[in-house]
Amino acid sequence: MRSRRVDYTESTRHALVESALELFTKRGYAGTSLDAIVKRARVTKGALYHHFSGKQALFEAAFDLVETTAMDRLTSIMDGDGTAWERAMAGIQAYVRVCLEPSYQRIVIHEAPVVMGWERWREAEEHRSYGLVRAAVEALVAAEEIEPLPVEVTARILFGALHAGAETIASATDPKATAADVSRTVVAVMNGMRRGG
Amino acid sequence: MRSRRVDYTESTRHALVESALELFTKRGYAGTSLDAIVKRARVTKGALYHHFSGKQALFEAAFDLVETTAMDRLTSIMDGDGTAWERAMAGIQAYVRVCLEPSYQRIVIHEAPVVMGWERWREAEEHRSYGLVRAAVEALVAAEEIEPLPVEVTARILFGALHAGAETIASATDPKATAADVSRTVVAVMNGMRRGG
DNA sequence: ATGTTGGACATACCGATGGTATGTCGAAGA
DNA sequence: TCTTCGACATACCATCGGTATGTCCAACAT
Repeated sequence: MRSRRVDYTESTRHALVESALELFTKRGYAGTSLDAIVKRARVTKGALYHHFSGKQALFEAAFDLVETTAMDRLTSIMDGDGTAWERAMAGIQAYVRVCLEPSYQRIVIHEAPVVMGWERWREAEEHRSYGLVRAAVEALVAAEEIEPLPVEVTARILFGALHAGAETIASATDPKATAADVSRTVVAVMNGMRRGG
Repeated sequence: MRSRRVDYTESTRHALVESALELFTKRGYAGTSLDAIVKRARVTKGALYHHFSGKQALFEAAFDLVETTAMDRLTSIMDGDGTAWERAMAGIQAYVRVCLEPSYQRIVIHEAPVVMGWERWREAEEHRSYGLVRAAVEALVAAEEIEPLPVEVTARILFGALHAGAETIASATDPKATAADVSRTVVAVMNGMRRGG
């Protein structure tokens, strides 16, 4: 009952998500029509509505793809060895790089809260990128590397700070130099929270 | 050549912006139709397109209104007396309160970067709320209250951190307690940047 | 072998919405 | 009094998200 020769179903679905991902990144959610998406994916709206319940669902699929890709990269970096502090620093560096990618920036940071609604975005992020940041903060507190600040709030604030830093880098005339500044500043902030500093 | 008895023109324009402001705050930009806006303002689309070039322009008018209102409140608070540090702290408290207002949060923080585009939003903010944060950071550096970090980047990061903090408060089950946590954490961050700390 | 079912699409169509083109009315100037 | 013009109102159009329907074909059942 499943599949003919090959699994056309999966490739069609993948083509749609890929197409949506690219167009949403370039033109944004509102600026991208379903016709444009299906045209790029070389299918029709019938296929789209067969696989997804609508434009939002397709957006969330693209969102999931970007997040999953980012997650994989981040976990592999943060699971390395070293102290909690060292891994947190490595994680920050890595996360800022993730934030610099156009797809992540536009889809995950900017559009998702608007398209999905902030609450839903927050829930999704709870187990994704934000989850990693939070875990890092928890590890730092547990290791008594930083002052015992409220974890949830500290993680949220750090999360927001990293986004802002990445955006600043992305739109800077001298990204290299700005990236160095962001790095310095974030480290300074973290150092400020450090114990006995 | 201008106005009949009274200035109907101005009241019509104001009604449209007010209506747009309220509806954009409640339903968001995409979720608000022009028909709904003009209906609430008791005018027609003809009036809307006479005063504004389109939906985006109307949004920006609403954006300006929210920003101007917020600016006035903030400047009056931050222009008080005290040291640069004291005024910065007062400004932070005040700005977090501003961020908690639904209109500011939804229109200025969430939707504007998407609707206007991030670059345009940044430019607009340059002389508005962000300008105040930046000025505060500059004052702190000038007064040698904090470490000589790059002003632009530090201000951006602080700006992002404040937004994240405000959002956390707004969606918290216990806003009062969370607000206190945010306050503590932001102050901790600022203290971390402080000289000789 | 043949009829039947159901998944994987394609095509045609509909309603809502942003935007435009045109019409109207009344006040101010010539 | 005639014309002009600003401040709208009305009618209309094109695009777009979503739906309803049709088609094709493989996997069963008989």
